[in-house]
Amino acid sequence: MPELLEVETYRRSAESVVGRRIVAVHAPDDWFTKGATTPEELHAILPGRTVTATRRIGKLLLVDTDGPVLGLRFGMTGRLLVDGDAPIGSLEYSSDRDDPVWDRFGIGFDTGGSMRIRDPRRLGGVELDPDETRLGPDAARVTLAPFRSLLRSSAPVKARLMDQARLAGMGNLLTDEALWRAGIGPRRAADSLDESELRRLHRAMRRTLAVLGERGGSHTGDLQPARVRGGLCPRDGAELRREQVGGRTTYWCPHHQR
DNA sequence: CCGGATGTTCACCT
DNA sequence: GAGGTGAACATCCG
Repeated sequence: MPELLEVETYRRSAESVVGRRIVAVHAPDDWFTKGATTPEELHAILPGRTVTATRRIGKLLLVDTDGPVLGLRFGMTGRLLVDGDAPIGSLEYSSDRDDPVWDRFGIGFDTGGSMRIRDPRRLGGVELDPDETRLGPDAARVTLAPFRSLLRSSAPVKARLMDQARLAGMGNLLTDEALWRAGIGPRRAADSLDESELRRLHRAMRRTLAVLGERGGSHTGDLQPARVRGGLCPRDGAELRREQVGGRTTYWCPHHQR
């Protein structure tokens, strides 16, 4: 479930642990703490550290401490639980089941309470001091000029929008919704957009993030109910196309998306 | 039983 | 170098 909007919800929830001292680490899964970090390192480094701030770049949640930065990723099915509560309880894409054995990582605090990631599919992960420079500008904050430059590519515009190294935060649902609102076909070469289309797409993307954020998440788009085989465009009633674009299943309207 | 699902990474092609 | 594809990760659902 997590795209930019969900991770921002997690970040807000995580704000309540700022100022707390870490006293316990739960890291039972060395796959989940892959990459630069081992469970041993987490146990050795985190206890005694105090959380100083929370940040977010795209889909990456950053928990700053007076020691290392904790980078949390949620994959498709990860949720953040703070003091036992999930900010997003019932997920569109998750099942009714909910099992503590899916707690892949957690930290406990001096004040009591905890913060943990529950992720059935283990597609998320934890990293110490993640390389923040590997991410492009955050999609919710990017201005027109950098947006224009990141679209200088012959790749399909959808692929470019979802390339986290170029633009951080746009997932499959948000991207389809933004392109649908902008009336731009996902397969268009990014550098084939003229200036007015570029501005339209930038505005539609920002608006998508604002509106869907207000509604409660990436799955609340106008296009969402029509994302089924044979679904009809909510704007003009044309039958939607369903094809792979940029490696992901893409729904789009052949009538008004050009 | 099979395919696919809000994500990322990597090996391997073209 | 740039893009694209398929696999892998693990679980649930239609």
